[in-house]
Amino acid sequence: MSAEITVTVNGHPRTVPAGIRVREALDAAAGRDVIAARVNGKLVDMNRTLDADATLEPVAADSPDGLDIIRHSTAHLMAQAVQSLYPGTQVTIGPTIEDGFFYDFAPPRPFTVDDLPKIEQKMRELAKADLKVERVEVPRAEAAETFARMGERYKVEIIDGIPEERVSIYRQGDWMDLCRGPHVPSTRYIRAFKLTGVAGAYWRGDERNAMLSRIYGTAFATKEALEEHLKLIELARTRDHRKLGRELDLFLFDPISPGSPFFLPKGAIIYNELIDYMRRLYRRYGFDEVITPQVFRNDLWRTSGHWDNFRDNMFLTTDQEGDGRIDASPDGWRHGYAFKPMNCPGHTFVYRAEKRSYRDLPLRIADFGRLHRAERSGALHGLTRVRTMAQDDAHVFCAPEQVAAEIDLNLKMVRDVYEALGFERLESKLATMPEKHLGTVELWRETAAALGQALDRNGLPWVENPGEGAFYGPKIEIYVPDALKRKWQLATIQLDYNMPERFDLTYTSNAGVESRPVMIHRAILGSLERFIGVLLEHTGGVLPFWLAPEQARVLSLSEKVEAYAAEIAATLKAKGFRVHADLRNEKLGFKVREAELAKVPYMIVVGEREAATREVSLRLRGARNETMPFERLISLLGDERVPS
RNA sequence: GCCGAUGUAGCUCAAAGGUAGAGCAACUGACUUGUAAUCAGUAGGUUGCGAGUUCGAUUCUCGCCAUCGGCUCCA
Repeated sequence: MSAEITVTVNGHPRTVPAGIRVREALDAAAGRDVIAARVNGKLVDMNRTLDADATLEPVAADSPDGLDIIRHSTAHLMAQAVQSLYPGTQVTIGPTIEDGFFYDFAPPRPFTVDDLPKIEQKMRELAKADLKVERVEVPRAEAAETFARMGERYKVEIIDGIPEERVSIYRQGDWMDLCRGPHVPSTRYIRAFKLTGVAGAYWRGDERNAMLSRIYGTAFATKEALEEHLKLIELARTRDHRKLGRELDLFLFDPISPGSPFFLPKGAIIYNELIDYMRRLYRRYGFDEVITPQVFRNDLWRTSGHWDNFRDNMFLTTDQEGDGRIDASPDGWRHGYAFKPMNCPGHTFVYRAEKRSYRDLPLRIADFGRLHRAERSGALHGLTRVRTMAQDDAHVFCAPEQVAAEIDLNLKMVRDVYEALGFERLESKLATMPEKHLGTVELWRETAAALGQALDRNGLPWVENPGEGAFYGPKIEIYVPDALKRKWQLATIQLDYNMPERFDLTYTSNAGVESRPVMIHRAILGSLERFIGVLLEHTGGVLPFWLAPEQARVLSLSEKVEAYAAEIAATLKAKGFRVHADLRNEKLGFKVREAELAKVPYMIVVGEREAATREVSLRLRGARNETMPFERLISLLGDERVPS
């Protein structure tokens, strides 16, 4: 090793002694807000030493890398505070997540929100103490021994899973943690943080394991950035679809049927408009709609595989495990039925309505049937996780050689719909074979590969979602975030070679050979319920004209113009618009305010001036008003009747 | 299902071991109104449900149900 090395900082080479610390190597570039460095592309601590030529870039506290380091260090600080306040608490893992971090603990008793202020206070003390954060490397066995002596069983388990022979440990004051790093140079660099919540979480995410106690928090480079983030979250809460649903009279929930929305008249309009929209697309894309039963004999579910793979999520008509045939008991005829959780098995009977040939394929069968799923109580969440729903479901029965084209067709539909509805960023995943599955491993590998190629062909970037496929086949999943950035799966395209086999579906090929069709399961909106939930959060309840439950409201200024206002409302209603007249004995300001809060797109104000000239004063939601002839208003509204 | 929290009028929230109060909404009346709240009055609650402790529970304890934040699971 030579005594001198060359470091290149921000493109400027410099000769320095070997063994120099990163901080000194950065020299002038090491400003007050620099907390780490990228050395040859890898993030390292300021206190690491350099023994060979290297390229360095400073990492500022407010850069994405810097924030990640700060949050990770804040998680450590929190763990230190927790262990000093609650002796006997073991640490487990504490990663950074989007906008923050968490740390999972195994405490003598679970934490509650009341513990958080105390922990925050301790963290502030530790930060102020300016404890140096030091990195040491030790052999793996030694680390395991150290943590075992400390009674940290979880850390030992983590160390046992690390393949490297040496592991790094970070110390700050009298506290230490196994960690890859890097971290801030000292605790004083942690100045803007907040603990945001507590939650239970299973060790390693497996419900068979112990329940740990998780504390969530967030941290930023400055107090201002933290404040701004907290304010944004507050704002996002006002877009919660559950709140909007109540405020806008769209739907309600009642313990009488948990997880099952009652769509009120206004909510039902949105629901039905979305269905109408999909029906128009179906005509364009060649789908035929069917209507199928709600309840089926268990025989169906046994054949489809739902009985073995999905029964825990199904509502059964009785607790008898019968097959739907009459048994000896007085109510025997009712036994052995279940509500459908999916449409697919029923659709095989539509396929089998006729002897099929290659000329019938692809056969595209759509169904808005209501589904029921016995979701676990803790999983329910407004409209986005319900026990009864309708999907814009369809099953494509096609020949194997038609699969690629059919997937492309449906991906194109996905792009059409989400573009029309204003969703710009879609995230795609490819879900592969789950533990509970039908069919062979090779078949799963092939079909998953086909879906991956389809995503590539259609220019949709994707990541794998291992083990998350449906039990009958791999899935393309399209995710859209809600107001709080929680991601929900909406569209899905699933490839299925198993269901046709189980129901022995066939078609006659053009060579006259009995052949097996392939089934593609797909939904574009996903479920109407979840889609409406996410749509409300995206728009804050400000829906496009064609979806707005109330499209226009006529506001009369006084009793003198009641007749004219009523006439306008009646004319627009006759033309098919959803219009109401507000003829109440109230001031205009009051009526405008109510219409604004109800998020009515068009407010049509009429007073004596307008009545005299057969005009209207149009106020667009949240915008200025303009006076125009009534006739012009009619054509204006007509232009917005359907989505572009 | 699991961990933690919450549950008071239609909605948003107060109060309190001696059977509850406000604002908005609803209803009635006055005001006849020009682009985000006119005024006055009336009515509305077995304090989620069920037990227990207590002279007395809506308040304390336990169980159940639901909801909220997560975990698990999923469209």
